[in-house]
Amino acid sequence: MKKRARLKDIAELTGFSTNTVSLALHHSPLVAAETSAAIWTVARQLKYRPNQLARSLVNQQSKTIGLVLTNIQNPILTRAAEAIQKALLGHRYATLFATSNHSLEQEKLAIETFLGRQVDGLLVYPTHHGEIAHIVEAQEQGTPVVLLSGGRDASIDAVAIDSRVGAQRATEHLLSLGHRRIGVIDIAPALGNFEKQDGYRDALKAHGIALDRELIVEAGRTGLGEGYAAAGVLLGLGAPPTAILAANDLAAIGAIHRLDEMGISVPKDMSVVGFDNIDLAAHVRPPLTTVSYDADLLASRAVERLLRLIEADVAVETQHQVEFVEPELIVRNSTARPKG
Amino acid sequence: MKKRARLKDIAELTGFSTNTVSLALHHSPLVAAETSAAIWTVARQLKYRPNQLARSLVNQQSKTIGLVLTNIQNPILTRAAEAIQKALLGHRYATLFATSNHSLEQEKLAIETFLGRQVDGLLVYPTHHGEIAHIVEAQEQGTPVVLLSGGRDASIDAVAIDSRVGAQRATEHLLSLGHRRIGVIDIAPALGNFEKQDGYRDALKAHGIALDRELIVEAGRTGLGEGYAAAGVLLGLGAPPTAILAANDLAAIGAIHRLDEMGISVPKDMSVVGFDNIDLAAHVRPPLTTVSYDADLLASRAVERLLRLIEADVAVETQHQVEFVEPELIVRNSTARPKG
DNA sequence: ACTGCCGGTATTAACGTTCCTACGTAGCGC
DNA sequence: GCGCTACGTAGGAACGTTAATACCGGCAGT
Repeated sequence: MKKRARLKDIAELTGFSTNTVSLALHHSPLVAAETSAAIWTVARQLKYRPNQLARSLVNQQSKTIGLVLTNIQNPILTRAAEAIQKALLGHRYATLFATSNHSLEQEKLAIETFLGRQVDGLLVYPTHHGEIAHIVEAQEQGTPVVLLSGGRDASIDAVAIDSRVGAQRATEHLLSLGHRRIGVIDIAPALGNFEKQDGYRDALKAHGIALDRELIVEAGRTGLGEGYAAAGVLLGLGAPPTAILAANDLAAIGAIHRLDEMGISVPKDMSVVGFDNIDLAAHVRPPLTTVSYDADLLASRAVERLLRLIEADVAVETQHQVEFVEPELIVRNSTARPKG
Repeated sequence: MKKRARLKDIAELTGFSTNTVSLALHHSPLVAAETSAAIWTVARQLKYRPNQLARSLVNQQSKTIGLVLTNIQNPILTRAAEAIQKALLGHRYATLFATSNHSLEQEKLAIETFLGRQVDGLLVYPTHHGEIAHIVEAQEQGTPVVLLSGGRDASIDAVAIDSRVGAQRATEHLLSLGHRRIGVIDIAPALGNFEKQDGYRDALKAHGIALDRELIVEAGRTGLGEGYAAAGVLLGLGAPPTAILAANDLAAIGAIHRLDEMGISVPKDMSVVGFDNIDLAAHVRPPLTTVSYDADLLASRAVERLLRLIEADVAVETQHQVEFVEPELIVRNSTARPKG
């Protein structure tokens, strides 16, 4: 295997010391112009590319951050991932990437791997909003962390959308249309992610409607298949709902598919609200009423926050804050007044 | 900022040399059992985590590979990305990730960044199947590369699905239903990705049907919006097609949305075939006839191939091969005989 | 008693950088 | 002609790890 060019190679060819070569390649004003020119010429010939690892070792920073997501089937997460990676590359940071697949073990493994590679910071969409001890530990050991979701407790910085308010507004919308029995398709709060259900309860309470736990269907994740299955469950109830609030658009689309199969028309016979406003939401039939937010904004805020933490070098002592991105309800055609 | 524990710290605390510590932590049989035990105890107390960068520097391998995709809006790519990352982590490799966003510049930047970080290999879904000189160069400089797409020329190894055959089968299906004017929504072949159109032509030729260039609508990428727009174009033709072949499922869904708006029923008035068989394909209305292939298989094959190249350390001299994953047509309800 | 070996540990150099300090030469003023 | 400064370049250590080699004491064999 051909070896890559090193400073030393350039040094030997030009007759200068590696140190001078290093300075020249950094455009240091200390080296004479012609020296610099000669060095650059040779460097280009050899296709010299600095070894970032060696650099990291002495600089004590890898210019790399780690991104851990639960999965990237959900388009809104992929979109965030893409935006994050792009924003980081703009700041000359590389992105190490891993998916936890909703498994705490895999999440820990990924974080461990990243820390071993001396990432300068971590961006994590945690599997379980409650179990973040391992993340806190990484932070305490000196690696800044920003979570991409989370409640209002602040042992770690977070930039997230306000799911609670989003869910509350979506429920509000259904209530204002006249719905009184509203089904929910959500991730199991055993995973600690109860913001959306809290928003749902908030809205019900404001209207003096009692919570019927039967109307809440939970699964380990919320994808197309889960939405499809959950819709079946809700329809099988003695008193089925007249509207469904899904934790994300994919679950909503899955649910609509099932309703369609059962001959139930959306929105005539049943209203459905999604969450995330993925591109697809506008293109399915019927176009989905959903909770929208700016994923790119979320990504860039999270990146900025993380970079600030890295620069400040105060991962630990800082007062952690949770920053929310405002959700907005987009009303399309999957919701209407209840029949009768 | 707290400093992370190093071998030297453990050495000082235990009284042994750093070398002995290193050996002990590697479970070397050379060190006495009690020495090893003492070292391990202290290591755990200090939460010692080896610095993989330092290790990489001396071992001359980073145990990291770089993954470059065009974008991850297309679910099939995200799925591959996830599978790839998982497979790599299983082999104790970390994944550096970047999206080129269909821009050659960004692709180059990403690869440059990765090479600087001494990745042991690259997995690239190239922006442009024709312009891969920069990728070949990386390979020539000693970094193994496996492409995730590509034609039959083999200056670089590739594991890809046989798009040509896939498109040919899809077209075949439409022809056998009786369609004679089949529209195509594809990415602009200016980007060098003409496999699908070639498959389409193959099928037409086999049936002795002349190619009508008017029926081929091209765009810079193939997403929902592009499908939506392209359907409009096809319908505006003097002699519109009776069926549409879309380069991927998202484009197909976008197209169906447009057809729906125009009051054209799928599959009664118009058949539509997608490509990729994303999860969604089964959940939209009507369920999509599409070309399916095993993305996970593709991912694991690509990873295996790359790891083999890395181990063999023969990035350059090896005879490069393109390995195809077979596509399969899944017939659902978006295709039917033409009217009348 | 000397050699040889062996288990256990230490020493040293190396990986490719960067940073700090040192060195040499030339020009300048006195 | 002496020291001073300025400029350009070189040397060395350091980052945290691994690998090759060196060392050292004790025991067995002759």
